[in-house]
Amino acid sequence: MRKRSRYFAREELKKSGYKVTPARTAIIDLLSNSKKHLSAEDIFLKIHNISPNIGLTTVYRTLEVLVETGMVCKLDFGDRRARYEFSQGIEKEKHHHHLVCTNCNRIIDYTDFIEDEIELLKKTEKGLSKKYKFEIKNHIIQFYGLCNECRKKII
Amino acid sequence: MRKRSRYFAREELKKSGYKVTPARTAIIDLLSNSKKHLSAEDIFLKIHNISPNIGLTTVYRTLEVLVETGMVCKLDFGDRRARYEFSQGIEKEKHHHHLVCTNCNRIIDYTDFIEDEIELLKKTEKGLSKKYKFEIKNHIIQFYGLCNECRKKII
DNA sequence: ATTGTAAATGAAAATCATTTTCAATAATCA
DNA sequence: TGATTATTGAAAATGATTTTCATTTACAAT
Repeated sequence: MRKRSRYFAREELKKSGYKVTPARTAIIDLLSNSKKHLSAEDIFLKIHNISPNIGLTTVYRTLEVLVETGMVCKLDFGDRRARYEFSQGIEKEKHHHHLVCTNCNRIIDYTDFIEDEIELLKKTEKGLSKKYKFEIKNHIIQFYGLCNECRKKII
Repeated sequence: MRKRSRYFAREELKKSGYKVTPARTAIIDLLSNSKKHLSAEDIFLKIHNISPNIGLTTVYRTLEVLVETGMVCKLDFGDRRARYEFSQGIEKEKHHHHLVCTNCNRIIDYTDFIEDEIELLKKTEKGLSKKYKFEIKNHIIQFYGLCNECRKKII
């Protein structure tokens, strides 16, 4: 499983003219095994335990490359720190959207209602591409509000 | 028209226990007359022409307050600089979503397909609130990709 | 109107995620 | 096995946003 995504990633990098390096492999491995939305620093720290010679700068640069090839999604939850996760469809990742608590910054992934959402999105995407001659590559749907705990606390 | 939104804003501020100050009034006036998604600095500069004594810090603080009361939406288009716009429904603002060009950062507002989107969103929101006991206050839908010009340029 | 008090403000400094610079190193291809 | 070019790490720079702190102001109570 890990090997498969690693192989996939190698090919994907080469296809885009990038070199396959230890840093890139390590970050791909980490992300492909992680369920969460990790920040660049999260990734740096985890990698650091295994390969202390990979710097934070390289993590940023690698993430940029991975986003560019479409292997990784860059997410923004409103705190000013980007999060990264493996794109849907690379493994058997389920497509999901996010609920973001504006108080505690907790993120809930949901897959409920996704089918309807996807269907609508496809339709919308098609219409928009045509009307605005826009080549749509990605979308974001996020709901912001208060999670159960924070709702109680704040009252 | 301007007076109406100013009056509305006064009440809204008081209701939340905030004081009505010149800086707040000025920023509300500006945003309520502006169609665009302005950054804090954009707002600061425009206001500065009229009231040179209002500082950038105050602009940031005021925007925070306005977002908190729900009068203003804070938007994130992926460059690392927040944009602000008057919330739908305060005036006769049309609800819209955004197309973001990842190359030139151009933003296109679209209202097409909005009815269907809104309907689906309402349904989804209801379902999610119930399942996750989440109090949803806001949502974001954005499509990322290449605008017509950039599509041609990059090839 | 006047005043007391907490909230709001401006300027300057601090923060902190992300980028840039630059010299050194490593991945690929002939 | 080199040659060539991309990649890298460390340190410095950047730049939007926040914090600090002393001063001013809005407004409720007098």
